Amino acid sequence: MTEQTQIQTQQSWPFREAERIAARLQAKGKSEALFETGYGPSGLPHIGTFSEVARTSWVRRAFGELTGLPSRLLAFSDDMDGLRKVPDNVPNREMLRAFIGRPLTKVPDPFGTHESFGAHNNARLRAFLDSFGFSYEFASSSDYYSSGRFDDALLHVLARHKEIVDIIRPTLGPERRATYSPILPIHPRSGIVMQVPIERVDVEQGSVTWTDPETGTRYETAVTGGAAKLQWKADWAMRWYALDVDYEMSGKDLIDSVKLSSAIVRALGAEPPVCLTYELFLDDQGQKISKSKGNGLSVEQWLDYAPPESLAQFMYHAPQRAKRLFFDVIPRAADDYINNVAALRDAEDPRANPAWHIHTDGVPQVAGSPIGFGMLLNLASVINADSPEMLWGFIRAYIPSASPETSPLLARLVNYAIAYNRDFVAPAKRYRAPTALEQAALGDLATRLGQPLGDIPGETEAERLQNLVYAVGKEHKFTPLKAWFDCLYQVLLGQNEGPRFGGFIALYGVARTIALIQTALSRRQDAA
RNA sequence: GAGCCUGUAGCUCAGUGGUAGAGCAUUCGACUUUUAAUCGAAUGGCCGUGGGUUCGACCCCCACCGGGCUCACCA
Repeated sequence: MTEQTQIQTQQSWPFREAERIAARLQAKGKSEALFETGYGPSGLPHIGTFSEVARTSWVRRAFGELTGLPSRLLAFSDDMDGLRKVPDNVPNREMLRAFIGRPLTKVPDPFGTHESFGAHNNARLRAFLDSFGFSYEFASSSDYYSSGRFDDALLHVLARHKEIVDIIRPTLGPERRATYSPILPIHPRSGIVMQVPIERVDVEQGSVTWTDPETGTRYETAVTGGAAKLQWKADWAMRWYALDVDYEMSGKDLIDSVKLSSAIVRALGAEPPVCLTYELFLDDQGQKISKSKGNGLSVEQWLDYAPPESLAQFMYHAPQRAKRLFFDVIPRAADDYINNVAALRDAEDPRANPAWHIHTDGVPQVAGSPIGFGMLLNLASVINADSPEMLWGFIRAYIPSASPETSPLLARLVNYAIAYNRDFVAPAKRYRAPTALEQAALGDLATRLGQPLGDIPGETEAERLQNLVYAVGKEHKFTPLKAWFDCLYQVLLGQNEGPRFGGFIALYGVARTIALIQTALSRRQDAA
């Protein structure tokens, strides 16, 4: 290892992880690494899905840089798991009820668009991953089981059945302890994934014997070819063993599962993969984010208000520390990213910079923005921007060279800032009702805005409008004159401070400004 | 019961074995026809407590105190 890679190792966690994987491969004599990410049957992709694949991709890329060895990323869907309950957020729930307990790939698609519910969820997962451009290979548990790819491993599990039961049994409650087996036969008639006591294990035949509790019928079921599947922790372990997985990360809620599955893999005679446990995301109250509670922030919500790079930036930083994930963290994440991209240009060690990792395929030539996102949000709020043109008008006044062509990221940020302002800042504004004096002055201003500027001095339209505003304030004898501007901001824009008003009118439009005044005046009448 | 995270400026948080950092907030100043974004500066910290390792600890180790989460059914 070179001196430089040691620096990287210290400074960026993906390289630290890559180093652990490199050590594992060396010990095993492997020349290709397999990364895995897993997806539960409950299904729809969420922010945790993004974080897991993004982080795994970063480690994978670091591994390639570090060792020069090839690797694969397997996105593995547990689509053979039984349907446990009917989800709340799907149509045809009545229909689904009849299929509870069957593997998801044997349940009809309630949306009617795919050949099974499992296939539907898989398609959504892939579309989600593809939308971010992740590089991965998709794997279906049902396919792997039924095609026989797991057969050798399943027979091996059967041969070690007792050891595996002994590992898991102490962790179970008294009820499950009595009847536990890692083998779940699929009922030959109903197709249901059976959780039943296993009466006999026949290693020679590769089968298990069990009794249907409903009918009392005894069945002997092969463990291979998709006639049976494994219970969760044994399933994970078997998959690691069968595919020789080198790396997988998971949330801290799965710490016990990782320990148990690792013990099972060792019982099977192999070494578990390198594992990383990451901390969970919390909402603004410090509660765990869960889809069922609907707290926290969704990927879609984040992407409404900031670019994907900012989400990646948030996910990059310190995976093993608990972080709060709610709207307020978005601007900072965006600015962190912008700063990192800027710092990348003359970084001594670019690999220590999150932006280097975030852009897995290389940092674009035109990355970065001359204006930070926080400042942009502030500006959008101050001028009450409701269109990109308005915001660009103010930006150009200070950075004449700025344009969507030269700074594509800024162009995107402008749109995000408008959305953020519209949804979070604007609704919180409090518009004060005008006093009688202000009412008269505002009415006068509206009238005179409707007439040609004529004798009003000034070289540009913005200056003439500014002078008009100034003149109206003086004529109505506001003292100090600042009170007139306070009135404009508080009554028209719902804030205590604002932009130079002439420039505002010029960009916002004279007609729209008149309408703004009339709205404010009518609000006065409503209140009275 | 087991495990994990966390305690740094008023707030939200970065941080590295070698003189404490950012953003926001506050105060002052510049620009401005007495109004904004902006720009400059200042104020502000026994880095939870007590031990230990070290020439040197916010950082590493131990204990304690405080805050919080997760798992103990299924996956």
